[in-house]
Amino acid sequence: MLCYDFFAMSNLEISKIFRNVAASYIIKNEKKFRFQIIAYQNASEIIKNLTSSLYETYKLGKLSEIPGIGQTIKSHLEELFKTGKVRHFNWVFKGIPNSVFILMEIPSLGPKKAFKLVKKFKLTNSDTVINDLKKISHLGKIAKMEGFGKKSEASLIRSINEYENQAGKLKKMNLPYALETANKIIEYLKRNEFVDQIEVLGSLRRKKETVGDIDIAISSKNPRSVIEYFIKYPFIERVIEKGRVSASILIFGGVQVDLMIQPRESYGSLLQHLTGSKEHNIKLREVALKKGLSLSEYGIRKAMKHKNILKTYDTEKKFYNAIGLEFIPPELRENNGEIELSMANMLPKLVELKDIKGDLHIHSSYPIEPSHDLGHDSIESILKKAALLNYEYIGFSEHNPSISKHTEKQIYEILAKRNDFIEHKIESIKNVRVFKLLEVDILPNGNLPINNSTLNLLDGVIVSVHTSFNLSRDKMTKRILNALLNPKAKILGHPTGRLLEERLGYELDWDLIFDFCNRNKKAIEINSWPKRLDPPPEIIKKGVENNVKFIINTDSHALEQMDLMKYGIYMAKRGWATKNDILNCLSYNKIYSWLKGGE
DNA sequence: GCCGTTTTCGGCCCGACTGTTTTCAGTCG
Repeated sequence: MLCYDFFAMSNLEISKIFRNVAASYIIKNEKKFRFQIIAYQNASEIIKNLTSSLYETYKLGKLSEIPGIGQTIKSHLEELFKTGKVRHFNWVFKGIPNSVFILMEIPSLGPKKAFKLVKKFKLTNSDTVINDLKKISHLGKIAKMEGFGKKSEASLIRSINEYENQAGKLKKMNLPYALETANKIIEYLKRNEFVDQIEVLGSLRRKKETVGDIDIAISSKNPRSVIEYFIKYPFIERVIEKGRVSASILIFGGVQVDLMIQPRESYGSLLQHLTGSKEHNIKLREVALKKGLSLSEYGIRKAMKHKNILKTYDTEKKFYNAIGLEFIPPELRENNGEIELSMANMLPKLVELKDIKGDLHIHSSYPIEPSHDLGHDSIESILKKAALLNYEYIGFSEHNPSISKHTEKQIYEILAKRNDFIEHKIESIKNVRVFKLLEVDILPNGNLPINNSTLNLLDGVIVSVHTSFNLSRDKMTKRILNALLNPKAKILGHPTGRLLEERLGYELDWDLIFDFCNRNKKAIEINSWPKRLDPPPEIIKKGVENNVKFIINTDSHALEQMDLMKYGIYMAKRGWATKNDILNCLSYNKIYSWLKGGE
């Protein structure tokens, strides 16, 4: 069917269309369309970062609930979904070959340069445009163009090569990898005598699930020496740029590292500036402007008059206070309402790692003959580790025994035997209490593979989807609600099934899920596994607003993975959760009575 | 083209760096 193509249009594709609309306006008349450009760029970013499908949102009639999408863009989207095209965009794109947008993928090529090159050399074949440009650049023809030169030609050749080498592996880093990479660079920089204070900023400090590049801030009296030292980093591939107060390098593995330096007295404004997010900073500067203040990484000036008087701030707290705001935790800085709340001193007190009293999703090596993978370490060693982490309790939740290889009676016996084993081992580690749980598959029809008399051996179960991921939103929601209907099903494990940079999660009707969880005292897991970090913080935030309870688990399959709890905490913070929203901040007794069907 | 607890009209963040320029354009964050 013809209409299938645009129904299937992904958020990413639509985001690109909007980016191209903005680029076309830049090419046509940047001044005249200045604000349309901002609006479309903004919409493009927002759509790229949405956690649910734009098309689903359209079908539900909720497009106008998305910030950044107003009347005009909404009607363009409706036209796109109904007819597969937008007449207005056809006008915007007129005279601009598609190959321009392909060239823009190359770093250092923006809309204007890309358009100039396409026009000059008639590079209108989208499939070959990059190769065509590469050939031309080697002929020395670009250096002769107005506005270009020998240096820009050479840098273009390098950019094309880098782009071609990177193509296909343009994936972002997961948090642990990014943190480790950043720490190595920090260790190196700290050995320079002129480095005073130093910190990792950007999305890494905000604890985004994936990180594109590494931002580092330094306070120093001698930025020149620090930058010279920075570009001698042993694992450097090349210097991207190098200036008075900042520099960027590319290190092995294709990771970009940005460095900014300020004197100690301006360090607070530098931290604020480089932590972002971009959206947070823009909003913050708009708010400040209305109070007659102009913000930058240097400090605060009075807007308009007295442009030359700069007040500096050595800490972020002082900087925020100077605008009349309370300090905003980095995890909240996404322009999701944190600025408005901080003006009213109403920011939530976010959950901390030290608030966690136990971990309810651990796979031990106990021979449970599971449907999926077994854990690596023994129940006993896990209990010892839990004691080291000062946990009050722990939940063993191996995958359910496989139903294809066992009879119902055998499954019952395996679990009865595990109960005996656990109860015996508890004797040795008295200070850590144990919950006897299980991670049970949710079958495609929403049933559980384990019968109720066997489930009754357990304190409770985590139910998770491990197969048939591509059901419709409706069917998947029903499937999960059906599983949660079982009185023993207490926790919904890794609720969207997403794998970062690999697989999008399935769509769910969260309003229904939240409502059901509230009425039936079910909890939603925040899975700390760095590849999952599931659900996305945006969903956690919605849940928190709806008073839904969450449990932060590690889903550990080995001892050292029990330390991954901090990543779940990061996500909870990004989702605005306080310790009251997180069930495993409760004592053993409270969790016990919740599992037994109490409060 | 979006948006609103001083606004439904009149605003819209701020600066670094490179390369081509001799005062600025383009790109990036």
